[in-house]
Amino acid sequence: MSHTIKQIADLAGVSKSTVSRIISGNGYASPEARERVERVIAELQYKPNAVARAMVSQRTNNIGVIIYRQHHPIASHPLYGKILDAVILAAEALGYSVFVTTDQEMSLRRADFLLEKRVDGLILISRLRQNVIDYVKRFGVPYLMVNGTTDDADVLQIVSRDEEGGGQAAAYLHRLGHRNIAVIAGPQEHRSHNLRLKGFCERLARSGCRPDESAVLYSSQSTFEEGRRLMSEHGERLRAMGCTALFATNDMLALGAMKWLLEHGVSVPRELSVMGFDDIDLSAMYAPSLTTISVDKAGMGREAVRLLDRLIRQEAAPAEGVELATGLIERGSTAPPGTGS
Amino acid sequence: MSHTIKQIADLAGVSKSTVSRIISGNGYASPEARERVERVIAELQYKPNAVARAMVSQRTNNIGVIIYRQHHPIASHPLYGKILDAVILAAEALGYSVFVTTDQEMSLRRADFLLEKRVDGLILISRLRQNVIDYVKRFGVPYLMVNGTTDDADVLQIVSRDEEGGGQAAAYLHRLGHRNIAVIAGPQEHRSHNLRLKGFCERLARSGCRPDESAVLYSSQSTFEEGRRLMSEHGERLRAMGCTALFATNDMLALGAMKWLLEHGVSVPRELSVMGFDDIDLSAMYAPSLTTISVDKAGMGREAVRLLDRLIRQEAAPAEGVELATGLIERGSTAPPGTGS
DNA sequence: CTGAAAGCGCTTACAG
DNA sequence: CTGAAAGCGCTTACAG
Repeated sequence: MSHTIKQIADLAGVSKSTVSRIISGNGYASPEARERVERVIAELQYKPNAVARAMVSQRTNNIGVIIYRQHHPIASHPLYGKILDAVILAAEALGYSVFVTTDQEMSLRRADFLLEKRVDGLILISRLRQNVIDYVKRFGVPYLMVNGTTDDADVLQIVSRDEEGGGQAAAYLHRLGHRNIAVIAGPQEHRSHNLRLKGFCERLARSGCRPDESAVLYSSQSTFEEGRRLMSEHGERLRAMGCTALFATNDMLALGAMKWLLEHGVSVPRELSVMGFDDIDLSAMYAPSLTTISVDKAGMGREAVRLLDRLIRQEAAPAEGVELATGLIERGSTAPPGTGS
Repeated sequence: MSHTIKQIADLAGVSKSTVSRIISGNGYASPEARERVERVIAELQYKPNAVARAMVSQRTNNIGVIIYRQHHPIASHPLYGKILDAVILAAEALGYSVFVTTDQEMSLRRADFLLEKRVDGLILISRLRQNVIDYVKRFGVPYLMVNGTTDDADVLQIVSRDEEGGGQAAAYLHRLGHRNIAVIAGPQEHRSHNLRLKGFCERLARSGCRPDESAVLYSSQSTFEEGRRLMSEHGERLRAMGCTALFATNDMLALGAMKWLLEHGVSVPRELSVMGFDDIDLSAMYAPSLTTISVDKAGMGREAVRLLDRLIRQEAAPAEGVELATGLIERGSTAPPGTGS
């Protein structure tokens, strides 16, 4: 049902070598031979077998994406899903196909899986344990990490300027006039949550407005449900403390918190301004829409592919990773304290 | 850097054939040979080259997923992303890796891409034009369609019982006491939107409550923005007509509509109940949360893989596709007419 | 400009 | 129980 180069050669009356040269475009071929071969190829809808090609060229033109997720979702994650979208598009533009997999246990199984397939390179999304990194490293397959957390200086990383973004959030809320700001801080072992909090607090301190430690809610999770739970537990207290604004280190936490507030008759932003970080789709859709700091998800995916491709082609390897800019997205969930919206 | 079976054989003092037999597990080998070979493999962390294996076995153990999307998002789509998640998990459990790609132009390019890679099978998500289907068909690669639209009887399809689901929505709203219901009907050329509307209207008619044609808003899109736009255009008129409930053929349209309502001081559900279809994550998170008809996204992904695997293995091919049940998810956006919530 | 040969890393009969 | 040989579908020097 699938044809081989041998069949094309026979039908066109030339050798396999000639067909191969014509297909690959390198090497000479007479116009007549070329024409005959091309006609046969078109007639039979011949497609060269990529597996055979990979076998000899030692290049598969495939890349693998491993997303770490302890729980669902994987591809449909509001942030990683967007990065993945961009990776797919950028990869295909360069002629790569992309395998996507998840590593729920942060184990080596998934890496193995793709390494056997001989991918040309690997994109690791989110945090992965050092042993996984070491494992991949030993294989000699080019790889890099997107939005991850690692101290390993060897690892090429694509990240956001999270600290700067945290600062932008603080500056914005301060500019609006907020002086008593509550914070929901997601898992501090994550690079991004950690830096966002740091940038936020430092910027606030520079404004002479040191954040009250009792108004900072730390959490080991970063989900919508967690944001909601934290508010149900601390919401009343924070309001009693006179907080006029709430900043969360990601949109999901902010949205969960906002839902609780709305359901309990707290008007956002009139009584309390709420702000997140990431600019996931949901944030623009919510009512009120969520003010946030945007992360360049598409840029991360594109940069990851661009760098990985260079590593694969062994071009002047960019020893440096990439830091992408963040930006303030002003929406309906924030306003000056004590005003209508 | 990667070892070959030859190297293992030399180091273990046996032939390639013996190593191969030991790895694959079929064929005999003496305990001593087995032990020596296994030690060398462990030491060198040898992984058989899947490309070479695919070459001889004519099986890649890869499947391809093609998602049609005219615009972004692809993997991060609230519905297709979930299906994709389930596909990836189910596929890996059966030993397949999955390529994911998108076909923005509904053209043949993407199919080509994967067909060259010699995937063992193909999962087509969403609608794809007949010419793409015909093309794939000619290749002899097993394939099936998830949540798609086609009249082609050859195509194995995995879908929801959308008509039944539409009926469930109608029955529910009628049971609450609503008699004057507005509808937002997404693109009718899509099987699902079409059947959802049909099921809804027929069930309502059976209750002796025929829907008013002027209260049915047809749209060629199914996005959040479109739902919002439709409300901004027709919201006042519908309320003037005395509508007490609104049903949309998917959650995105419903949510967009609801946002406009909330922003314009219409209380949901007190003044107007709103209901969608799909049960995307966002629906549970919204404030108020959206009552909807759930679609078994995970089930679709799992069934797709299960059936495709059977096609690939040429087992008793299930000539029939699969229809998955829908279910009512009652949330905060609906209530009896004229009541508080 | 073109073809024969070797080889990519495996597996699978086939002899021994 | 084990090894030599052929072959999966290509590409790449190397002769001619």
